[in-house]
Amino acid sequence: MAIATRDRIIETADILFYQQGFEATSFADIALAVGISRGNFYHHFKTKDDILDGVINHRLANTEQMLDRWEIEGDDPADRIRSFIHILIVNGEKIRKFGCPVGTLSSELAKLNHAAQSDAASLFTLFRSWLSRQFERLGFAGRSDFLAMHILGRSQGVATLANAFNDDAFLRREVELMCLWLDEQIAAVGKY
Amino acid sequence: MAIATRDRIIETADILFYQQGFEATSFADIALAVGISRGNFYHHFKTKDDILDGVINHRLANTEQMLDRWEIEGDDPADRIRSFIHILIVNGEKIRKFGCPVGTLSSELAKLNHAAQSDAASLFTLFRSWLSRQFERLGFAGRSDFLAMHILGRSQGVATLANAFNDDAFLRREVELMCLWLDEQIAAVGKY
DNA sequence: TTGCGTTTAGGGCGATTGTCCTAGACGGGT
DNA sequence: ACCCGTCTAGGACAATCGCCCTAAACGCAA
Repeated sequence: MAIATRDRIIETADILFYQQGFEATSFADIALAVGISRGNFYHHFKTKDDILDGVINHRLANTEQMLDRWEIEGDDPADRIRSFIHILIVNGEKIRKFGCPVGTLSSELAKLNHAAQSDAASLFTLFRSWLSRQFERLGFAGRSDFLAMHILGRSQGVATLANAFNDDAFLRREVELMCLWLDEQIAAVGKY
Repeated sequence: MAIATRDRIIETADILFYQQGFEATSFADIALAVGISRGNFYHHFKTKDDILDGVINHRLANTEQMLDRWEIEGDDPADRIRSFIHILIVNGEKIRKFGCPVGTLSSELAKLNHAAQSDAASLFTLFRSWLSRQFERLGFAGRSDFLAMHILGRSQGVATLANAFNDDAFLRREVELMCLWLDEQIAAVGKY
C-alpha cells in the first residue's frame, strides 16, 4: 500500500529526528530503519524538507489528539493542566535521553535558519493556546496567556536540565514545584 | 604567531557553533570565517572534536571569568544571583536568535551521543555550583543546590521559548518573575 | 648566511550527503 | 490479454564532508 509506506517513513523519521536531530539524520538512516531503498524515497518525498513537513504535521496531529484526550479525561481545568505538567514524568526516560521533542527541534531549526522553524514553533502554540484556555476557565481572564507561557517555559527548562544532567530526581522535584505553583495561583485567583 | 591563529580559530568556531550548531558548522565554514586555508587547520586541530574541546574549554574559561566578575562587583549574594538572572536580558538579542549557548550545545551533543556531552554539561555545573554557593551564603543550607537548579532551569526554559517565539516581552516578564521569586525565597529563609 | 622547527597554502583522499533518473514489478480496470 | 498508473529497487550524479599529505614560506638561533 502506498499510504502505509508513507506513514511508516514519517513515523520512523519522527523517531530518528527526535533521537538524533534533523540534520544528523540522513536519507539512508531513515531508509535503513524503514527497510526500503533510498530511491523509493523520492517517490514519496521530493526533498528532505518535505519529510520534515510531514513529521511536523504528524506531531501536530498527535499533539492535538493528546490535548483532546486530556480535555475529555479531566473535567477540571486544573487537572488538565496537571496532565500537562506530568507529561515530564510520563516521558521522563526519553526526555532525559533526548530532551523535549518540541523544544529541541525548534532550537535546531532556529540555528539552521530553516524555513520550517515557524511550523515547529506552532507545536508550542498548540500547547500554549490549550493551556491558556484552561487558565481562562479557571478565572485568570487577562493573565491566562502569561500563565500558559510560564509553565510552558518551566517545563522546557526542566527538560533541558534533566537531559543535561540525566537527573530524574530533579525532574520529579520540579514537577512537584510546578503543581504547588498551580495550587497557589488557583488559591489566589480571586484576589485579582 | 601560532597562538594567535589558534585562538582566532577557537573564537570563530565558538561563534559559529553557537549560531549554526556544532554539526552544521564545517571545517570550511570556520576556515573561511577566520581567513585561513582549510589545510592549515590540521596543524592546529587534528579532528573536529579537538576544536570542540577547545571551544568548550574557551567557554569554561570565559564563564569562570564572568562569575568571578560578578563575585567582585556585588558583595550581596542576592545581587550576584540577580546578575545571573539578568544575563537573559543582557544577551536577549542573541538568545532570541540562537537560544542559550550552553543549553543548545548540551542538547545537540546529547542527541549526537557525543563524548564531549559531559564536558558541555560541566558548563552548566559551573553556573550550578556558583549559584549554589550564593544561596548557601544567604542561609539556604540544605536547599541551596535545589534552588540553584531551579533558577538554572527557569532561565533555560525562558531562553528556549524566547527563541522559539522570538518574544522579548515574555523574556523580560519572566526575568521579573524570577527576581520576585528570589525575593520571596529570601524573605522566607528564616522559616526553615 | 646557514639550518631547523613552526606555520601556512593547496590539493586530494575516500566516504557520505541530498537529489535525481531509469527500469522493472505489481495490480486493478478495460 | 492488455494497458497504465502506482510503487519500488538500484544506482549515478555533483557537492560536500572530515581528514590527511606535500611543499613552500616564515622566523629564530647558531
